[in-house]
Amino acid sequence: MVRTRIAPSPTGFPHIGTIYQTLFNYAFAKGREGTFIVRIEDTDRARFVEGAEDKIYAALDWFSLTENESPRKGGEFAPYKQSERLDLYQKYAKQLVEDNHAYYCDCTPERLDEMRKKMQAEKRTPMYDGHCRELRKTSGVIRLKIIPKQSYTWIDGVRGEMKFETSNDIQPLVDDQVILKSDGFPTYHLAVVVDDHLMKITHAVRGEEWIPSTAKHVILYHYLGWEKDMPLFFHTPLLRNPDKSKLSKRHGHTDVTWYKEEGFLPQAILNFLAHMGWTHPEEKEIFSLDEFVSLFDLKDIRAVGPIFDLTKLTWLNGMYIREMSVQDLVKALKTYQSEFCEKKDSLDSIAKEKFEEIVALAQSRISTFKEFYPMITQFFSDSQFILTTDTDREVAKSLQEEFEKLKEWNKDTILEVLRNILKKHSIRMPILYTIVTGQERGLPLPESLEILGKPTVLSRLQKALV
RNA sequence: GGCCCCAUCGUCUAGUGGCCUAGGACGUCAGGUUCUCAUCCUGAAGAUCGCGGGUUCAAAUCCCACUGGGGUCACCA
Repeated sequence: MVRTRIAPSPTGFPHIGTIYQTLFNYAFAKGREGTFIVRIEDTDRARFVEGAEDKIYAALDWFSLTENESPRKGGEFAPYKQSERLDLYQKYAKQLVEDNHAYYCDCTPERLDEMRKKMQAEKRTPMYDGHCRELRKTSGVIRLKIIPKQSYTWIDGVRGEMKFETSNDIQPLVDDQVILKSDGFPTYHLAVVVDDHLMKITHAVRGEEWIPSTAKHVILYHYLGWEKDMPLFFHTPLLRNPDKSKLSKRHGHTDVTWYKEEGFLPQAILNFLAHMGWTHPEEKEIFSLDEFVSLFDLKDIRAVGPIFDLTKLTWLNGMYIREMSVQDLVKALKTYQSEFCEKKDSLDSIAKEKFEEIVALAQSRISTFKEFYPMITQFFSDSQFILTTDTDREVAKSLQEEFEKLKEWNKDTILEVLRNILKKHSIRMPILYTIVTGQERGLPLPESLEILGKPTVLSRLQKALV
């Protein structure tokens, strides 16, 4: 029975990297009738952010990556919030002390800083063994007791067998990690091992930045006697900035809500993310979440850190927009508009009625929802014709004359007028666009003018020519 | 700096010893369709598979060293 999990900490906005992890965890579990769990790792009181947990759920819901067990959903292994499981961590920490695998240490933070600085100055890896171990107190933090020169192995599903030693001839390689803090909360290392074990996690999928600390986790599994059902670890590549460093707010967009504000579709983002480190067996570029779930296997993940390429995401998003029905697109744009657009009611009343037609015209011309409104400014009620040169005025006059003569107002008759005028004034299309929309290009002009209607067009011309 | 991970077009990638004079996608450029733009269609440029050694009849594919990039070294996760 496959059981996977994500373990976000409620310390801010939901990170796109978390969604990347979620996608793999979710897809692997779902594809095998397994269980996908969300566990909230709120063991750091200092970094806790009110409301961050709800934002995580909101993000999961937006992406349709719904969990089976979590604080909000409950489940057999509740509670799923680490701050509500302190007694468990304390119990195991004390057991480790009793078994002589861990020890109390009451070095003050100031003293530790001092030691750390000294060791860094000497270019040594900080290690607390020997400084604290003799103290043998019954208070303070609890540290893991690392035995030098021990070797351990574990299996990384992405990279194969991983070996490490606790020390080499020169220096320790794994330090006496704190597992229980002085406030009684566990550190990540203890909490993740205890919870993954108790929650029967079978596949631990997480970012590559965890590889170094996996050593500590493996040691904990051994000390606790749980090595037999240690989960299989899968360390996924890290999403990168264009400069190849770990994706960060400074160089890229990490906040999930940014993508929502920019008008990206969750399905497109997921599809894009699936390409990072994984390839469709038929090298298909576009596939649904369901299809991904049915095909995905953790063992197919590549270990190479991909650069998060917004350009390709944008293209993919455009493809998704084009595949939507006009009705769905209308709905999506309205939702987007009500959430993110200021000028909600500035559409011309006729344009409001014919909104679906406008959307149909724009569908192949936008890649994100955000591009929609700037593209249809000619339909705003305060929109007007813009005449900047003498030629513009002459063209506008011709338009007025010709349009007035039109008995039938439709895109064909309008186009004929436009063609004649282009010829008469020896101008090119972009000039007309600029007059009507202020931009050199945009939605098809005859269709746009048809939608606006003869009275509106004529009155705008009249106004502009005054 | 120590330890660890990684290395194919600008980017995402296919490739698991012969089908590779390295395939696809985005992007770029050119052409077609067309009322502008976009969509759509066609085509082109673009990687001596980081570098150097091996192993082999045969290597992008296996091994070693080097170089480069990344991660990590908290009472944060």
